[in-house]
Amino acid sequence: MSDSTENLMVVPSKKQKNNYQPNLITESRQMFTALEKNIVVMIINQLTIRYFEKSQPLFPNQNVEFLIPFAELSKSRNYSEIERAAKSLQLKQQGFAFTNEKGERYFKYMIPFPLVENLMSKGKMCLKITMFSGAVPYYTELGKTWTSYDYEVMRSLGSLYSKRVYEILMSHYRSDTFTYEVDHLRHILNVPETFKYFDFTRKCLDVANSEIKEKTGIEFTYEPVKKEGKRVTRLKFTKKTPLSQIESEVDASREYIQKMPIGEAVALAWQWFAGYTLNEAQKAAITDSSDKLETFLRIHTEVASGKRKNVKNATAYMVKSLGIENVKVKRKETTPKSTTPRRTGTPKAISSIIGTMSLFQPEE
DNA sequence: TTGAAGGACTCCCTGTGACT
DNA sequence: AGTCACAGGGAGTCCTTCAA
Repeated sequence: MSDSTENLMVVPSKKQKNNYQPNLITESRQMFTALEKNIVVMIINQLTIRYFEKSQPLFPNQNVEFLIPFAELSKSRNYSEIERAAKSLQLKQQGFAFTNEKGERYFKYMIPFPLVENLMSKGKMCLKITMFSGAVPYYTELGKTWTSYDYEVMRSLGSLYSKRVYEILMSHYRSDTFTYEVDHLRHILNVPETFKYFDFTRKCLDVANSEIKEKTGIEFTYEPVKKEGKRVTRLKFTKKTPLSQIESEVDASREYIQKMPIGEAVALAWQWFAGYTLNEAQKAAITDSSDKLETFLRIHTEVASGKRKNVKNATAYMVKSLGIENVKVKRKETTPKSTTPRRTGTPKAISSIIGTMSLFQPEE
């Protein structure tokens, strides 16, 4: 296999500042070590670059190969460590399981990286990782909700819990507060069963908070909001993001929105319409114009992130910004517009393929 | 009685640097 | 490029105390 092969990516041929991944991945249970996680982060970075360059779909029904120089993985050049991580990564299973509205349970289990080997390329020892074709869509089809995080920040975080909490924080960057069931959070962070609640907070959350604050300026607090007896079952997180971080996120978001396939953009707009009291004609005016659509998504993101302050009436502000104050529903319209997104030729969002999947369920 | 909170300890992973 | 020894720190465990 030569380096010019379409589905072989050499790391780091290029680097993308921000990684994008479906929230399904963020909310999944990940059982990686820190080194394995860094490998996966590099892979997602390469997929993000390809996503922007080629748009969807990426590599339909093809395995994808990644070539990563050992020097990119560890400064120590401790090759036995890399071999151990590679061997371990090859064994990692990912599973999806969900129950639909009818109560029918569906599952899919896979090994996303079935082949890991080393080889010499251009005088450098490299790790070659093959990504299973069936796993590719789960990493590349961003769907309606995605997580964007800084690639270098993620790589610089030492603690595995810091990496995972950083991902989760960034998946909620549009809101200052969010809640998690403690059991769910422990599950997706892969916290050992032996951890007491206090161990969980100090070894996972507190460690992550201090490291993330040091590396990014983002800090968070958490407080119990629900208890069963004395047992804390739900935590409310409050996030404090510095303005520079907001700017960075808004820039990243704008970049993504501009390159988003039209079908996904329309679907995302319809999802966000729920937060406004727009009439049907105004909604149609937005989704029928690529300029208005891009502007709507951009302004929504900037307001939600806090970049645009003092917005008292979100609907009025948006309507004025888009210049659609006088767009009204025609009285004699006999066939009301559907409240669902228009059909497009673009691939389905991942969430539409797999339903209301909530999280990775590892095989017990 | 149970679970949160706190401290202390061990184990081992990871990075560093010397060396071949 | 690759091996090895070492140090530091993170991860995990266990025990005690306190309070609901």
